[in-house]
Amino acid sequence: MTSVKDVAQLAGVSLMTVSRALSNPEKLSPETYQRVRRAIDELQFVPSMSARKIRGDNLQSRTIGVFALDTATTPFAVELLLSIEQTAQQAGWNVFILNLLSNSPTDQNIDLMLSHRPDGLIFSAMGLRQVCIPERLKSKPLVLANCLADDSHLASYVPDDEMGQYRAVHHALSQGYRRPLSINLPKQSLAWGLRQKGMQRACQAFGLAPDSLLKYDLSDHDAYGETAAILDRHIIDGRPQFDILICGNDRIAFCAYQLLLGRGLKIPDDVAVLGYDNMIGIAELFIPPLTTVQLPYHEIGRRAARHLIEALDVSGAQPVDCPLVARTSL
Amino acid sequence: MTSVKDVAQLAGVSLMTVSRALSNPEKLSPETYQRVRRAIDELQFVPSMSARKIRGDNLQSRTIGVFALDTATTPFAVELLLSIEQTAQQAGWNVFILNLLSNSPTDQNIDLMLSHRPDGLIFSAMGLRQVCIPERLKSKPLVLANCLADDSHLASYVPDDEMGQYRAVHHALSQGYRRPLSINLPKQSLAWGLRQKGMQRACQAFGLAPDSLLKYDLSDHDAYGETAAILDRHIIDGRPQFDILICGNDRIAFCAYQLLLGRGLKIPDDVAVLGYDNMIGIAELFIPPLTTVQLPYHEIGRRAARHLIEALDVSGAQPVDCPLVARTSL
DNA sequence: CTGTTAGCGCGTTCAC
DNA sequence: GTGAACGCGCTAACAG
Repeated sequence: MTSVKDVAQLAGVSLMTVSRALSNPEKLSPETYQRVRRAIDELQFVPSMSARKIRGDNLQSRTIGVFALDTATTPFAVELLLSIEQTAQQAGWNVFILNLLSNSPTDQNIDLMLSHRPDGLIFSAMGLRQVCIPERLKSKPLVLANCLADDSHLASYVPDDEMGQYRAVHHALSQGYRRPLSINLPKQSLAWGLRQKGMQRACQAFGLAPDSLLKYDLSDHDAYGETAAILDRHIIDGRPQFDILICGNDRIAFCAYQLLLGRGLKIPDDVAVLGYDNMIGIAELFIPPLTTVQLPYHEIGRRAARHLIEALDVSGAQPVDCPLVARTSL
Repeated sequence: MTSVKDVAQLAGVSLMTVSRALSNPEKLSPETYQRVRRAIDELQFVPSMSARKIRGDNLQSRTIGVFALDTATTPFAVELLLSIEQTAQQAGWNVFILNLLSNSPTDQNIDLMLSHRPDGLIFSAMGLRQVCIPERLKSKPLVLANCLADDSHLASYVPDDEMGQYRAVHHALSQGYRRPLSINLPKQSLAWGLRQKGMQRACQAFGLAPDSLLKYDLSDHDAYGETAAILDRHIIDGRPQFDILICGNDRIAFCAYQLLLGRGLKIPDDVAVLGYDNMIGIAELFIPPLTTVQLPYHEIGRRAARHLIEALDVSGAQPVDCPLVARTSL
């Protein structure tokens, strides 16, 4: 590759003049600058990141290191990574993403990450998981995106599931629905309690007795097959005992749609359906399109990145609003 | 960060001894090596990528640069990126991924990429798109993954859609289905012709007249709404004129399932459904689970990466097999 | 077996 | 307004 040296030679100036042309053009005489500029353009010179980083010249070459968990299994979350990348780029920061296959980074993963000398670290996971941060990493600025850790005072940007669920159920009840059936995420998932609380708070606001609610949880992360049995238990003689189905995520809603439609029920006339996640490129394809709650991946990524860039001094879980996406399934 | 210098000091040796301890331990006396090792462990020293790259010390620090298009809109394709990353890691290469929002990289994108001094470039896109490669990039080894370019002699690893569709339809017809209705991708998509050809070849093998086939195309990339009208045109008095629905992708199948079920039809008894893509985390949730053709993202990523790592001398489109994923929708 | 020197590409510091 | 020298972290080549 071409380096400052080549440019300097072509322009007939010293290395420093080229360097200045890149960072402090105003310190050069206009004509010298032009000459250097032309040489730069002709050689298509781009300064080397590595050389800049090596000097600790941190103004031009800071980088955010991202440990990404679950990207393979929950691909919708690329949005989080994209958002981090965009935010970083705007601030002139670089991003190095390392996808993790296991739950917690291996020593090899950590070495690779540290070899890039990141100025800050983001730990991201899907499904709001509890992750384990190795000691070696705690010396660097570190934020969590869409996950939590044992060390609860670490800054963590997470979806405000309580509020998201509250708002959505409140919206549903205000439409007149009164007999909800809820199929929540597995109990061990971090979101479970928040969703539960949000739903109950909304129900109370409408005077629904908490113990009158039909509530179920999936037994495991991918036990979507259980949806059928739950629904059938509450569809008697083809008539559902519930007027709205509150799903722990859009996947459950997808299963439910097929089951309900297959049993001759109309959505939302016979049964309304509420999702959670707003799976990109999927939620719109439901017929009718799914009303759901959006997981704010973009905003989470943006805030996690800004946290590092601006060296914010916040700690603990930072709830990020989950907007309701009102379509026509209720 | 700690550097060789710190390690050398702590171990009471010279810089070179540390360096050797890292790359050629056998050249050191066992005791010296142990002493250095202990210092390395104690300081948790990891050599800096940047410093290695800067030297052109290419054996320890080669990197693949990836321009990723469409990652945001077709998130399932993360698999391709993961596969590149894994393959690279196994060979000791690094990966720098740059997500593109526009169709072709901006000058700024290119500068950023080149500033990382990649030793090879991968261009990846979703939906088998035709991409445009800027001149500035053609000086480096370059492969296309899941896309094609004007310059048709560029090595491009792409799904073998013709064979994939042929095998799937052949499988369907061998099950006894005889009246297919096909809803293909939009005509302008590169895969359209291949899928068409594969389907017709399979039909011919079973003696089905090509013009007896019920064939439709979506008018645009996201015109999934058209599925309903197409199906209704061929469901007369609640009875479908087709016994198998061949969908251009799983999303079309997703819509079709809801429409068919909503009209009281059983899958696969009344109508069988065949998808294409095998959307991760979704195709399994169809009820019944969707038989579909797998887009070989993993293999494409692996081969594209190996192409650069091994400096393969192939050119032109390299079809990668699309295996049939037989579930129970037919 | 171990240390010294030199240089990769860049920018800061200090001369001119 | 411009340039020479130095150092960032690392290793190949050469000395000892």
